[in-house]
Amino acid sequence: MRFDPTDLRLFLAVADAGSITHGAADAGLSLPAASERLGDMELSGGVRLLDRGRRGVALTEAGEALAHHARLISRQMAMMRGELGEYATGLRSTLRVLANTAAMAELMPQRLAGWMGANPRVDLDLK
Amino acid sequence: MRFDPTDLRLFLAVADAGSITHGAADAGLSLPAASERLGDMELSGGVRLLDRGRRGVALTEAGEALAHHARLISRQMAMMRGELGEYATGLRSTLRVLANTAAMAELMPQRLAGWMGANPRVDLDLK
DNA sequence: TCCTTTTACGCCACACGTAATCATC
DNA sequence: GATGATTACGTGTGGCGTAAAAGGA
Repeated sequence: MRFDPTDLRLFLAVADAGSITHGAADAGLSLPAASERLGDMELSGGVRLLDRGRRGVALTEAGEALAHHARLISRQMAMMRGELGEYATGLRSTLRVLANTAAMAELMPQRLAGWMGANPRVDLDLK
Repeated sequence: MRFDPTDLRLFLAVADAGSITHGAADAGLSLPAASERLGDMELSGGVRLLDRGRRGVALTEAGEALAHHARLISRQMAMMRGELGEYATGLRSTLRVLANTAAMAELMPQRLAGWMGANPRVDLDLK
């Protein structure tokens, strides 16, 4: 049960998107990489997290529980990053992105995922 | 700023032990591996986390902040594992270890670290 | 027959440990 | 000199993407 931040981020993306295909894209992973990660999560936890169906996936009860905790942990990690950022000495840069709610939810993730992967030294602060 | 669970676990071990040498052992890592991880954490965060001194290390202000959040996140992750464990289908096993407080703090970490690394399918529940 | 997921496969990078070096008291 | 941290370096593997196969309504 590793559940590193990438696992949690991917799982939430898949939960939100309703399919591994779109969730993988939102998380900046290829579809097979995402499928493998999710499979490993289920295997290592000994529990099914997703019900695979024709039009994507749905969360099992355990999946819902995981999503709940994953959201809490993500929030906590964001707070950690934020507080740590206040001590930063300028090596790091933060880029604030402004967008309305619809654009944020529908367009930003897939647009930014790849870019963020290519620019790890820059934190994105979506407001 | 990756800060995966291993990073957090290591940092807390180092914070508790007061030296990278002993913290690395408690976290089940070699000293150089731990040193590199900590250095990368400081580099990627753009902030010093540890003051290196003659007899080990001390946390900077930023380090204290990180330790605080790391403890919260670790707790949250433990709760997540616990709840997920209730859904598990028997593939995984949990081993409960009983020890008094002093032994828990002083002896258990270094004894168990290696063993846990070699037995990833077993969760240790230290009570 | 599509749309989604899984499996196969080769590759590269990263994280590790051993060993050597540096620093500080 | 002893203790603790860092640097150097070679190695193995874990996670990735491309491509091909399988499954379901």
